[in-house]
Amino acid sequence: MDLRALETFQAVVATGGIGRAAAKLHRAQSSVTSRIHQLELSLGVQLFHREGQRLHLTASGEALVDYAGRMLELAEQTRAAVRDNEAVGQLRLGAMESVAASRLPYPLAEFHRQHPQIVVNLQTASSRGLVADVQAGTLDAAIVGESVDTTRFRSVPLYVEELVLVAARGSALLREPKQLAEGTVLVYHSEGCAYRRRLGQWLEAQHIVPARMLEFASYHGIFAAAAAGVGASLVPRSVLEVFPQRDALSVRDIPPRVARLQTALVTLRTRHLPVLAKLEACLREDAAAVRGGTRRGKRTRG
Amino acid sequence: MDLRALETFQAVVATGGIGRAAAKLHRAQSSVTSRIHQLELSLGVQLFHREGQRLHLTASGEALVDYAGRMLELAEQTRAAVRDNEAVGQLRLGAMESVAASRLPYPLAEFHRQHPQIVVNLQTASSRGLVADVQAGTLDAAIVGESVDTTRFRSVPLYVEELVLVAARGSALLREPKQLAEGTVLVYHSEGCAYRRRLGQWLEAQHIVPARMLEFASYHGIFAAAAAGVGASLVPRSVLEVFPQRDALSVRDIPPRVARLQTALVTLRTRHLPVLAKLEACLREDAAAVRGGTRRGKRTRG
DNA sequence: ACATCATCATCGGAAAAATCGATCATGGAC
DNA sequence: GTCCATGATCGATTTTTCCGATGATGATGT
Repeated sequence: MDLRALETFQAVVATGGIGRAAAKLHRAQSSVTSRIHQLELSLGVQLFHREGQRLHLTASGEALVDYAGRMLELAEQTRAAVRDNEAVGQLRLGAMESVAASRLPYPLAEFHRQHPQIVVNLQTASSRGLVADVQAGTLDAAIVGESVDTTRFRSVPLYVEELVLVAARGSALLREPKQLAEGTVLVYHSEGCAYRRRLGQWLEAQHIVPARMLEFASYHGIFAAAAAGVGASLVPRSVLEVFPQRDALSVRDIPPRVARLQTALVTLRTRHLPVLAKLEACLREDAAAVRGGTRRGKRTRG
Repeated sequence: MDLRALETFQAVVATGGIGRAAAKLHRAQSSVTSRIHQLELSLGVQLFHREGQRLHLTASGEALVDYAGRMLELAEQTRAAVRDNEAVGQLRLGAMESVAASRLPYPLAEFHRQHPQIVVNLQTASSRGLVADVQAGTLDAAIVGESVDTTRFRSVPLYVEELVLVAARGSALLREPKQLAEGTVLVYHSEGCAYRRRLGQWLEAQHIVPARMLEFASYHGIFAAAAAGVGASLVPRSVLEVFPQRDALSVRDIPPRVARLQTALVTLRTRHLPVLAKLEACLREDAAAVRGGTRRGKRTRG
C-alpha cells in the first residue's frame, strides 16, 4: 500500500473512470491501470468490479474509499506539522558574558540540535547595553540581570545567580568585607554590568571604599588576576564553576540579599518570532533542570 | 513521503541508529541512509541533527515520530478493514422459480458487484423443498413463501407477492372465479409450491373443482399455455411483469386476503456465515427499494 | 447491421527509484 | 597513536514506475 496508489485510487473513484483519473493526474491511462492492479494485489482484494468497460466499487473498495481519504488527510497533517516545527532564519541573542560562559553552552547546544537551520548570533555585553539593543531592535532577545519596563518588555525569569567573593587561595582580603578597602577590587569594565553595580551598592552601604579598582574585559582576566593575588572580585558562582583553575581561588559567601540576582530573558513585546518561543522553551527547560539539579545529558568530565 | 520511508524512520528512532535500523529491516545501511535523506528532502526538513557519528532528533523529527506512528497505525487499520470486507467462498442460495425470475436478478447482480469473489449457487425449487434443503444444510439460505419454525430458522421478510389470475386476452375464464370450474387450470408441477397450495385452498373454500389441471415445470410454460388459450393460472404479478408477451394475457385480481403472500429469506439459526449477512443486506435493500418504488439503477427498456 | 466511440487491459521498452556492496570520513575508546 | 563504531558517499544492479501502442469489449449512432 502506497500513498500515491491511494491518491490514484481516490482519483479513479472521484472521476468515475481510469481514463479520467489519468487525465486528472497527468499520467498515462495504462499507468493508472497498473497502479490500481498493484494496489489490489498488495491488499489481496478486488477493489473494482469490472463489467465490460465500466468500473464499480466492490464492498472492499468502498471501505477503502473512506480509509484512503483519512490516510491522505493524515499525511497532509503530517507534512503541515513537520513544516510548522521547522524554524528557519537567524536569531540574535544577547547575554551577559557571565551567562554566556556558564549557563548558555548547554541550552544553546540543545536548541541548535533541535533547530539546526537557525543561525544563532550570540553577542555579549552589559545588561544595560543589552536591554538597549533589544529596545533598538538590534537584538531579538537578551538575558540580563536587570529589571525592565514590563509594559514594553516581556521578561521571563531564568536563573538565579549567586554572587560570591573570590580571591587568591588564602588571601587575607576575604576574611572580612572591610578588608576589601585595603586591597584591589577587580571589576568588569562596563558601567552597565549588573554585578558591578550590585558590588558598588554593597560596598557603599558598608562605607567601604576600595583602595584600587582594576577593570577587565572578561572573566578570564578577572580570574587570572585574582588567582595571581592581584585582588578580589565579586562573581557569579556559576561562572566560577566553569573556571578551570578554580582550585587556585578562595570563595566567600556574602549575605543572600546582596548575593542573589535573578536573570531573565527579555524580549520586546512588539516582536513575535516563532523561533523565539522555541528558544525560550529550551532556556526554561534548562533553568528548571539546573534548579532541580537534574540536567539531563550533562556530562561531568573527570 | 512514503509509508516505507516512515517505517524506516521509525526504526531508526527506535533503534537509535541507522546501522541498527538497517539490521532490523534486513536492509543495507546505505539504503537506510538514502531513505532518510530522501524523506528529509521530500519534507523539506532536517529530521536528524548529525554531530559526528551520532544522530539526534530535531524538533521536526520529534513531531514526525508521533505522526509516523499514527500513519502506520492507520495503514494497518486500513488493511484490516479492507480484509474484513472481503468475503470469499461460495453461497448456496435457493429460491422459488418465480422469485428467481422476477425478484432476484437485480439484487443478485448488486451482490455480485459488491462481492465478486463469492460464487453464488442459485437453485430453484418449491418452497417446501427449499426449506427442507436449508434444514439439511444443502442450501445456506432460501427465499420461500412459507412460514417456518422460528425456533430453528431465522426468517427475514422480503417481498410481498400479489397473486393474480391470468388467462388469454378476452378469455371467459376470468369473468368469475366459478368459471374456472369449466376450464383448465395451469399449475406449477410441484406439490410443495406455495402459490399452488394457495390456489388450491382458495378453490376449495369456494367449492370449485376445476375440470382439468395441467402441471408445468416453469412459468414460461404456464404463460405460453395461458396465452395460447389453454387455460387460466394464478401467478405472482411480479413474474407476470417480466413476461415478454404479457400483452397477450388478461389479468384479474382476487381478494387481497388470498392474493397477498409474504416471501422471506430463511436460514438456519445454527449457521452463521458472514457472507450471508451481506446477501441479506442486498436483498433487504432491494426489497425496500421495490416497496418504495425507487429502485436505483433500474433500467426500463422501451 | 455496421461503423464509431469510449473504455480498460495488456505488452514491451524507457525512465526513475531503491537497494546493495565497497569505500571513505569522523569521532570516541583503549 | 591505533582500533572500533558509526554514517556518508559512490557506482552497479535490481526493482518499480511510467509511457505509448495495441487489443478487446460494450455502448451509441447511422
